[in-house]
Amino acid sequence: MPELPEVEVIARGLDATLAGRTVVDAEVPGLTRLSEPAETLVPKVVGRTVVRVYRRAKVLLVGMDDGSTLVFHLKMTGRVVHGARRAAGRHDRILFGLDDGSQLVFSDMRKFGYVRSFTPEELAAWDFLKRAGPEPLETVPGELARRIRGRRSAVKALLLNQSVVAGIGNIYADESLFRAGLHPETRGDRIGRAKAVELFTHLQDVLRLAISENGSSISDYVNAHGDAGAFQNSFNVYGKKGGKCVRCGGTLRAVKVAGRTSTFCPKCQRKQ
DNA sequence: CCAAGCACCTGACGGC
DNA sequence: TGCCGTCAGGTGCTTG
Repeated sequence: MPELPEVEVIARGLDATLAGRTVVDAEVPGLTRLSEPAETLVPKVVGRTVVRVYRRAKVLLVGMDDGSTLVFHLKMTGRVVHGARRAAGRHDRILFGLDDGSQLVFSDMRKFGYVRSFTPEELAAWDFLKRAGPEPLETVPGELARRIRGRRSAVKALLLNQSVVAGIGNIYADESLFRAGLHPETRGDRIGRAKAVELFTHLQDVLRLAISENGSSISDYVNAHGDAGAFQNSFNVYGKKGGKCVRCGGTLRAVKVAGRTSTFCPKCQRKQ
């Protein structure tokens, strides 16, 4: 579920509360298929102290005092929430007890997400991160624009392609295409340099705004403390098929691009 | 190399 | 009520 802003908000919240905390035990009702097996994961994590929590692409990373890193990918419905100790819920996959009596819980209704522990060497060799493109908030729009230049794929597919730019998913792709006035099926090689720079400038604006609003909550997302985000109230197009365009008053349409629903305004976002 | 389609899972919702 | 189809913040594998 979570895209860059949601994972960023979770990481910031956890960094503030988890730094210096030591993992004292783990309860494993049942991990997801893509997770590291509990037999190897739990011994690597119990006894370790958290140094910092951060994000790269859509991945949540917890750096430990022995140099290892606990990695979470939340996919569509994953959550990582810190709070008071409680009994395992229906979708909880692993619950870490901490030295101050609190608890860190990974839950995931659809079981697409995962948790793994890596040594520094394993993390450096991890294909997923090696393939990931640049961070959109740490790269100038001109450089991001260069990465779609001459590409024949639809711009929506390019935005969702994690090796082009990291961390963008369906919400923030649709919202930035609307702001830039670009049809989702416009090919990368049909977008002029100035328009491409404009697109990535809008993308940065949308991402920063979403982070400041605590992310977007459609159904599952909550931050590190279990609170919902508010940016869903600022959506212009995502999930609004059949609704009115805020700019021209026309009716929003949806098409499938790269297998994903893409909602747009046919008047304001013409195919180039 | 690229694009499309499906697979992985569970739950919510709309139509009949 | 219930059954069925469709859809969902993502990624990865197979196929053409």
